[in-house]
Amino acid sequence: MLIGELAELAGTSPRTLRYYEEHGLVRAGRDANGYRQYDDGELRVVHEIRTLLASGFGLDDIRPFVACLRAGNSAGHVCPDSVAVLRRKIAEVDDYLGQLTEVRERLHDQLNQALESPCRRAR
Amino acid sequence: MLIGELAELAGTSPRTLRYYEEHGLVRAGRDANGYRQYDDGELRVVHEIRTLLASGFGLDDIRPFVACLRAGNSAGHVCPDSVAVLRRKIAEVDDYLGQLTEVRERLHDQLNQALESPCRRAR
DNA sequence: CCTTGCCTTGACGCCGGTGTCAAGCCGTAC
DNA sequence: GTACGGCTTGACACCGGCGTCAAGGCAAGG
Repeated sequence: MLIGELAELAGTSPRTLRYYEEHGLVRAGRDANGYRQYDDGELRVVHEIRTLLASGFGLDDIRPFVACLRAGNSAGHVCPDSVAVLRRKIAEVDDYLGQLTEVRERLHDQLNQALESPCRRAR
Repeated sequence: MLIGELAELAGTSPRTLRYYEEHGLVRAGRDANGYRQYDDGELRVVHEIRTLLASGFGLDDIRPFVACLRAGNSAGHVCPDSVAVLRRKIAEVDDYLGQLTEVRERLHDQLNQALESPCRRAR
């Protein structure tokens, strides 16, 4: 499979696939051409990457998940390394959720206060 | 008040104050020196900016709040323009909270699933 | 032969708020 | 005189995941 095809199948771009490869996530062989040749399994890898990215993971965090998939597991998150990252990310997300909730309340308070208060016009 | 003093009082840096000025948020007069001379009121302005930045606002969003303060209001969020931004931001935050919550659940599910599943070692 | 369309590597742009370095002016203290 | 500390403007560096342009190779089809 060539890079354009894989990109199409994975719903992304060749540029992106090269980027992933450059960061050690996706693997490709080479044609006599010099063209990248992708194994069928890489499609799953790319999907895994995209899903995790969408969940707020960074490429570095994703590496263990890819390794896990390559090791023949049915999912990338079942290996110890993945689990460790998973736990860390969950903690981060929880933390962030907490902060965001506080912010939300502050903003709500300000809004309510504004709706009750008179104001001079700005400028 | 000179830039270093204001920076100190506001808990930030001269660089940052110049940046705010460059973006039309903070105002400064000039000495014969060419040195920036700050009015006392600017301290409140800078505080307002910092607070809003910490809540996830961008500098552009903050502008109406500053205008509101300058208009003599006791708080930056009581003017119509500020309220509009406030509503928009609240909506953004709510939306983001929703997404983050979904992500959190996905991650929890994956973690639980991982804890039940056997796995081959990665690599 | 020329076009078209795939591929290659390399490199800069973006976003946003700041750190940081450069080179130089100003005033005060020694 | 000179050293020092505060100020000035200008400009590059950072982070991360790409978009996008440049310049070129390779294969197929007219």
